[in-house]
Amino acid sequence: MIHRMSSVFLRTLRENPVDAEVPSHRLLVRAGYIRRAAPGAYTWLPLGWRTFQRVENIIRQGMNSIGAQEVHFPSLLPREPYEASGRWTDYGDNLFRLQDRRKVDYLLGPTHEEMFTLLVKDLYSSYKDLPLWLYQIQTKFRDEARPRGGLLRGREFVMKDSYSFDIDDEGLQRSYDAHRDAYIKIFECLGLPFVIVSAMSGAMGGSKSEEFLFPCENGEDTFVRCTNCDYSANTEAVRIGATADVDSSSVAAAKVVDTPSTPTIQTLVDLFNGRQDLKHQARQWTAGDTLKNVLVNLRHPDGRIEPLAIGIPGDRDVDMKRLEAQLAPVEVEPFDDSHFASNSALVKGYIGPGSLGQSNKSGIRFLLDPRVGIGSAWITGADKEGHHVMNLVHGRDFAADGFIDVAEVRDDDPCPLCGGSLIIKRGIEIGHVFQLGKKYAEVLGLNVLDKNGKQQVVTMGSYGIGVSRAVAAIAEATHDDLGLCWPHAVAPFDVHIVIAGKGDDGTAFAANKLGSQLDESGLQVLLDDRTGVSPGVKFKDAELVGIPCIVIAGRGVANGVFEVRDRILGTTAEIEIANAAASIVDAYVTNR
RNA sequence: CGGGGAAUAGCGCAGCUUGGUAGCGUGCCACGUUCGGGACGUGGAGGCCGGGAGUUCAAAUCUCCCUUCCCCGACCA
Repeated sequence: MIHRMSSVFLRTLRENPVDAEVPSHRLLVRAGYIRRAAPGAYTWLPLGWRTFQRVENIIRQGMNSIGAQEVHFPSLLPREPYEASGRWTDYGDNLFRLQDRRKVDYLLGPTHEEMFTLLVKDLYSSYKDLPLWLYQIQTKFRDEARPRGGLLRGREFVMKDSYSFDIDDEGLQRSYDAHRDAYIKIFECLGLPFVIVSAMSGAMGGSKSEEFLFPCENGEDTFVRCTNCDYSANTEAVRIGATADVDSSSVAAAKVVDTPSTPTIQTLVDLFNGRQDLKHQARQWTAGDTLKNVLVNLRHPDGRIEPLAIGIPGDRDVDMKRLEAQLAPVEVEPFDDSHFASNSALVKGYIGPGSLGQSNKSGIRFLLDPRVGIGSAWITGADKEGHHVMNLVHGRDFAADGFIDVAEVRDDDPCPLCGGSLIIKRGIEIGHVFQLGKKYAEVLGLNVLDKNGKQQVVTMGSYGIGVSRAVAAIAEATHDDLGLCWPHAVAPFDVHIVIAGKGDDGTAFAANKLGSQLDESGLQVLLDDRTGVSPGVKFKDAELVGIPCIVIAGRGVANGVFEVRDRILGTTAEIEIANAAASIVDAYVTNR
């Protein structure tokens, strides 16, 4: 069926909606694809829904092609499974909770690991049934603190989530690899550029995890890439590794120095460089010679608050994202003046390893950045107002309770694999593959009998693609100054025919005839048959809407030709009306 | 959660300082002229001025509370 602009439920906006910041959001609203319904929740209009469905079907076919089976859970879920896994509390405020008329607790599913685990437990009990791959394409709910970028981060969104069930680690690895390969094909088919980066397992528990990121300045994730080898990782997951021990036998004895009015690292470094007796033998002191001790409070899921001290070189800051990612589901809170007041061992501004550590007087757990290796010497706080200590050697003069790798990652930092330099980029997470392991199977009791008749805990993987987010990401990846610019595979229509003449001059007849021919050939046709609308408006709308092939039935019709524009390449060609349908269909076959 | 800005017609905005009949552009409807790059004229329809409380004879306008949106930070499978 030919869709006619005169009756398609569509209104394009001439101006940008004021609340839309990122291009995909702006253009999807302006071109009449989506409409905001509630904070972080969007209505799909006909053009948007067609695009969504094409994206959804590419993902569905990608999953079906590896033998995954589609199921469908409700969004409204009972509390108990999430209570059992701990996520009723671990998910915190991000979980939409509700009660029925009898005050029984429910939630709107943010993700479905528990439900899939229980479903498999319900039906299967033998290793012979494994491996099993199930997936669904489902609406998810997360009460995000700050929805952003339209479809990019909503509170209601659609995700394809798959789960694999295996009897052992080798099986899990095969399932993981199969999904990873399927994702590569899916994103290639969607026309979405991506990088695969190592990721944190986060609150999900489990071990190996990789993210598919679409590189994009508007992205919320930061990742690193090595300029030398193929290492890439989410900054949260970067591990710099242990620093080799250093010989400290030539370092002079630790010495306390009177350092008045040095509240910042920079003032401290300046003081050391300015004082003849403190000068470095070979060079100037830098912030990297100081050891900064940062205090935070950790809030455990049970509500318990634990202070934590982190020692890092003074030229770095603690990256809160990296810290949270490593400690999840523990949350990090600021350590403020009232907390200083309640621990008399801490001298604000002059905290040193002398007071920190579980065996020291503050009793606060003290973890070091791996750069603070055994044998390294530092300028750091002397736990005394107005005093610092120099030549304080790790292992000789102080000890810590362990290491934690949460310092900010910077451009040109060394690659953990090859030592080359890292560059930092931003991206949008469009997919995630994840070896969950036995966490959910254990707590929910998903066991099967192995070939020896013994109960074995099933090992699981989970794999997600944000479907609605992928639509936005494709828009983000492909748009230009004029509007959206869909790849052929996901465009809401294949061909957009514009009647650019008066209509009674033969243009309408020719356009309709072409539309019918293309429609009969199986192409999806949008025909701009609006009367009383000037050609300029139709051209602008066609560019905004972004269908890849635009055919103009205008002044050329009198000479027996249409004008064909390639929205993606920006090229224009004339084709004879007599064989227009055939050549457009041909072009589509080669494009697909 | 902190700091800043904002909410008036589908969309983009003015009006608020100094309280008194709700305005502009665009979009929409009708008629006419136009018809290859967001044409023009004439006439129309469309708003509980985000919600609630207060001050006042009178509130879009002043005060307080709430909600929502945007920016920065915090947070975020």
